[in-house]
Amino acid sequence: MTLPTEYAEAVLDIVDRIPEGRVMTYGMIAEVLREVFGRGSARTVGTVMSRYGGGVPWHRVVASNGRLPPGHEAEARARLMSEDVPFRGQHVVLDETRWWPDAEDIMAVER
DNA sequence: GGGGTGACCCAGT
DNA sequence: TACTGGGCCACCC
Repeated sequence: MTLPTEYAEAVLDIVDRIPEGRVMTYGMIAEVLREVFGRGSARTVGTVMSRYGGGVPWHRVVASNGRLPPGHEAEARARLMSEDVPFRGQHVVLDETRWWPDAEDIMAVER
């Protein structure tokens, strides 16, 4: 599948590397992108996910407070719970599931 | 090339 | 806990 921009492709590349049972926030992804591209913001990552997130494990990307993507709460929650991601009410317990790509992953994204 | 649109974030109230 | 306002910036007309 061909993506419209290199930037969007990098976003999806990172999301695709999130392991089962772990999550990243939009803000964390934006930080990685700033390392790789020197640009990016949480807001933009959300926009990209909204448009092109269909082909990656989008449910492993949540807001900084653990909230799930608007309009997809039910499905995201079901998928995450099947991966044993802990919940506190309707939001993910980030302290126990936060994932950060290692150097190899980041270099692979840069490629 | 200018302006509107968000699956965000954070600090303040 | 819930709601604002300001900042943010790639994408799409």
